[in-house]
Amino acid sequence: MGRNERVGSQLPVTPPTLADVAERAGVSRQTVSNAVNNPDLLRPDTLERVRQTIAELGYSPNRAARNLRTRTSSLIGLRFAPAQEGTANAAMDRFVHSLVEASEEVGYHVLLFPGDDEDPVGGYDNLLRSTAVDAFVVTDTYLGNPQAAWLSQQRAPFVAFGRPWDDEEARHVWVDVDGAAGIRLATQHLIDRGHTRIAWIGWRKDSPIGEDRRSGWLQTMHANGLSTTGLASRVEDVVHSGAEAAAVLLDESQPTAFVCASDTLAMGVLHTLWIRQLAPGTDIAVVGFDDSQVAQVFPVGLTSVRQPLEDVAVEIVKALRALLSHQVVEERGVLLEPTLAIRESS
Amino acid sequence: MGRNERVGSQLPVTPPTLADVAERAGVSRQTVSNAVNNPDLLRPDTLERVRQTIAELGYSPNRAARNLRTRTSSLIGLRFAPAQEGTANAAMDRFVHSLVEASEEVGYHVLLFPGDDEDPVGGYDNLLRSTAVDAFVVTDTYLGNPQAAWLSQQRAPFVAFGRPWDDEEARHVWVDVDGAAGIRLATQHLIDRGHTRIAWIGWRKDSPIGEDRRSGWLQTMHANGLSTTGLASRVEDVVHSGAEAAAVLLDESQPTAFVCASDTLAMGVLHTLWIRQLAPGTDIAVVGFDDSQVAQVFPVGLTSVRQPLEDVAVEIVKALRALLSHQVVEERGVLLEPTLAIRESS
DNA sequence: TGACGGCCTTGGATCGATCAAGGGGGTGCC
DNA sequence: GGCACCCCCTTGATCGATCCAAGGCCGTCA
Repeated sequence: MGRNERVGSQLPVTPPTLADVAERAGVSRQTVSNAVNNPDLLRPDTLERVRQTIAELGYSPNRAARNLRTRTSSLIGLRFAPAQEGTANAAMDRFVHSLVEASEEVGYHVLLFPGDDEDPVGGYDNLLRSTAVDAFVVTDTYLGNPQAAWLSQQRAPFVAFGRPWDDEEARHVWVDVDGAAGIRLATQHLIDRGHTRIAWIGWRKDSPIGEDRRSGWLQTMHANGLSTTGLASRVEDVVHSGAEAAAVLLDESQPTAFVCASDTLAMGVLHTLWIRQLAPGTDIAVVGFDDSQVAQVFPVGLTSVRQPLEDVAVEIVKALRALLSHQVVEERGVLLEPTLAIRESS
Repeated sequence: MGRNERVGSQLPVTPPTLADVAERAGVSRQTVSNAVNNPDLLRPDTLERVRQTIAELGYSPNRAARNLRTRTSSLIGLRFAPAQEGTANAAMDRFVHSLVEASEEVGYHVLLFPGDDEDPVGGYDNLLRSTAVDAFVVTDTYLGNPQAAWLSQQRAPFVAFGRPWDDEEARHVWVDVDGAAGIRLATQHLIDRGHTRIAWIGWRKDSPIGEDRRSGWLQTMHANGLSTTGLASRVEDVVHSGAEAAAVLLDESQPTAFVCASDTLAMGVLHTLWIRQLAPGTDIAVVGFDDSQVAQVFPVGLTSVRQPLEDVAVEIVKALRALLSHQVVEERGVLLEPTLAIRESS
């Protein structure tokens, strides 16, 4: 009993099923299924005929039915936290898009769910229990974040964007960007421009990411025989903290350049320069981190370390596929190199 | 035959099913199903017992099975396009988060899929055919975008963020922000501050959104008996175009304030002011549109029209629910009022 | 005693795709 | 000729929740 057929390009109210295709092509359901999933099993002429019918009817396998039978969903869960207001941290936007693209390539889609700081694993738990997603991508792996450990314990497949800084025991797969290398790039760039008194404005000591980035500055300075005493500051990641830190450093240590742990802090530095009538790039050089929109559209373009988020997404998806196909994972972590987007501020 | 039980807080390899819960609670499957979907049908004590068992086993209905039977997915499809590099348009990020939150409230999740300018309806088509999503949210409803019309023709449920500017025939549901009202706010704000020569820098004439915003400026100026001749400019939405337009306007018409169709253009204006040693806010006032991160972290905070994206998301979800429950939709369109985020630049 | 309503059970079918096993026809080999 | 075997395809069962229809039990009320 043929159900309905496509009229023009308008989709029928109930889409055709595998059985519809089978009947119309004069083959069995299984054959149609194979045509879709294991084309090699069919004789070429049969395959062609089935494909033709599939095209005619505009058939596409029902996701729910397939998911039920195969116990997979082709969905990747991602907790979506928006950029904080008042900061320049815009990495999420670009990363999510890269992830969506990379996932699509291999037949996955990205499912977003909200985060809740009260109950950080709540969203994960629900999706896992209802087998709504095949795996997760975890992005906020900062100190003390329980998600990675919890997911590991649940034996839930996931890949982290970010190293397990604080946890030696962590055995999960991760992809990260070498922030220290990025800052080394930035610092060396400034040294190449002739700067010798290069200041660091970073985050508080309890941020391993911040300390890592700071180490890049420290190493490069020392490797070039430059002094770092009195040239470092650790503050909150907000604009006015960056501005204050810059003011103090300028007064006390006369740096000619600033390397910052974030674009947000760099904006603070630029603020101070503005107030003091110092020209960014000519009087004082400034480098930020993340290559945010702010860095890009600022009147004096802000030189900034740019994370290869497209590559991060590709690596993450690659790792996810390996995990989900139960392959032996050869490497637990992948570390990618950032680049430096050079603009007028340096 | 009880399958497996939770050990500690670790999830079993195969999650419990409805039948498992039924057996353990000593009731029938139907009763468990009712406990989940129609609690009113159960006696309070039975309900309590079943709920207890559900909690003990950590049961959550298998999504795929439910989706298959009910022909729904509780998923909302959203084509995710990233912010363009080199612009300040960061609305997507905030909007997506709001949408995720609002959806969660009513039991929906957001599914992202990539866009393809070559084949703008491709992603929609696939998801629709495979019944992977219940509905779509369409965000880029600019002139000539075929998605809304195509989805309408397919009888696919969707709600648009953005009015159907060019299509009188469009009968779909939409939610939008009154850009003209936002610019009226901005213009009036400047007038209240004593400005009389207020310039407009907007987009090219073929952008209905741009023309709408422009009308807000025009109306407010005229309503206050102020001249607008020589005070308007229409350019591409990139920073340097804004800068050039500002330079020309300053030379030719001596405005004391600028209202811009975007934060990107406003950044251009600020660039020109910087070059000319004019202080934003004191010498010349500037107002942008979108309250992007750029506006927020710029050393001289940029006054900007802020879209109520949280409310937009809530309205969209409300409309979606109405659509999906086949209720009669009382209003085809909802127009929300933006606010003005006032900062130092004005 | 019988009718009735509230609450739950029972058995089955169903959604649409995939899995596992099996069948028919042709070829090759003894 | 007969048997094994492979290729290509078919058949029936299955995934887990929901829907449906029918019926049972128990207490209440006429």
